[in-house]
Amino acid sequence: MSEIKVFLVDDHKMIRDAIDSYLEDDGRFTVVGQANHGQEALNMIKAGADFDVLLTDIVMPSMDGIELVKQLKEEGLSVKIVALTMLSETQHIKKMLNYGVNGYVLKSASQEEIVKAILEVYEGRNYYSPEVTNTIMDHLRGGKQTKSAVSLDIPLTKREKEVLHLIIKEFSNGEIAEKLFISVRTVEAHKRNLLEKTGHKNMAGLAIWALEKRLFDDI
Amino acid sequence: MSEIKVFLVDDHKMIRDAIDSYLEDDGRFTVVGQANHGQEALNMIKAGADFDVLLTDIVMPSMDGIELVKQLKEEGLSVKIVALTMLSETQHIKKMLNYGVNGYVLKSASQEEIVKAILEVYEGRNYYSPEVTNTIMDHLRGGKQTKSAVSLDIPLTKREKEVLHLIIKEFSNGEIAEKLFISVRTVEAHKRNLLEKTGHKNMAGLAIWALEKRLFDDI
DNA sequence: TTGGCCAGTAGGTAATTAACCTATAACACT
DNA sequence: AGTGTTATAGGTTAATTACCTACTGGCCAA
Repeated sequence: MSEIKVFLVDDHKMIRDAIDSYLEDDGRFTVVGQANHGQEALNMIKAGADFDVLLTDIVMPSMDGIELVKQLKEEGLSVKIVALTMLSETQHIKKMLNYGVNGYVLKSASQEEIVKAILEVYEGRNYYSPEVTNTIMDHLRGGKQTKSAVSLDIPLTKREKEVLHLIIKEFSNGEIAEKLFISVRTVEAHKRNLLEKTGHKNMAGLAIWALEKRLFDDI
Repeated sequence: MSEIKVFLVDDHKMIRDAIDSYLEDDGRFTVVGQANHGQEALNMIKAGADFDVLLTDIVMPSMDGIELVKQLKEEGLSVKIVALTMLSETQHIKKMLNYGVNGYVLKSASQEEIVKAILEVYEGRNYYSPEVTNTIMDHLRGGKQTKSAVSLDIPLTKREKEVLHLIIKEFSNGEIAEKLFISVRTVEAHKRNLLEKTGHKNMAGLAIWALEKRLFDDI
């Protein structure tokens, strides 16, 4: 059984060295290459660097990890990637997932966790730090209330919710009026109040807000 | 150190018995109550059943797990809940998370995994089966292409994407025209083409589609 | 190289929807 | 009895959408 070839990308030499020595000591891994930043990594990989798993930081000077992953995918290289980061925000996680990252580990993770992530990804599975999973699940829960005071939730009336639901289901004002047995003018009034209450400027924004708030079970 | 009091809800006696005996054998748990379905569980809990963690099936006759959890939360009871289910669809997971479930375990999980979930939830953390995490992450990845042929992706032109992006950022046609140095009529044309191409009937539907397709990094 | 196709641009006209403001009945709450 | 909120809806004007048409500049294949 041969060792798993790992390629490290991080702008902090100290971190690279720490991971390097830990992985080499483990015995199951060998670090076949290191790069300071995305550009260097991309060059080395294009020049034919051979490895099994790429372990990369996200925030780096001269091409960040996101750009690196994007470029690698654009080059058509099917590479197994573990993102290593301090960022646990949904935006970054989503972005990396979209670009095809297979593992997402926080820098606060233990060395054991990094090893686990590399092993899982090497085997063709995915690995996410528990914190990452929690971030995502909280997000799914409806935008995580923990963001201090700001989340004054807007209380929509039953009728407003009905109207909003029908808007999102792509019915026209006329159709909504017909369905609810009210005048088109009333539908307009409800829409106006919805935009007013939620502070949005058009139906697109309102729809996305409703989606993120998870106001309706079916969307 | 006292045992963790578990309450089981599942319409299959066999499953309840299996979990019951496994938990009791473990030594760290004691099953203090069992119910056939949601209604029975709700009655027993309202009548004062005392437990630490509620382990409930989702699909059941006479009040399913989702409704049970919803009702419990509406009663203002702060209960630690692990959902036990065969369903691994994003919709169900989202729904349960929204209602405040703390753990989500698939029925295909091992007994060890159920134990782990109960322990984690008892300690105030969350637990999700790896399959559940994967389902969610795949969803976040952009709707999981694996749904066979159907996903004919609509190729939007660069200009159309720009316009769509600005719509979602809630700019009016006039503002979009100004930003892109084109006429309002052209913006209208692009919008028309966007609706036509994607098969939507209004901007709300289009916005949600764009969101689900994850066309833009910032939303 | 000439035709065909598509992206991007934009106008005309009618219908729909949004943006203002106003108004009234029904109900709850004090 | 008075006050507030919800749901209802009209009038007027502005903006957006719905159809239809049309021209330019690439690009690609016959």
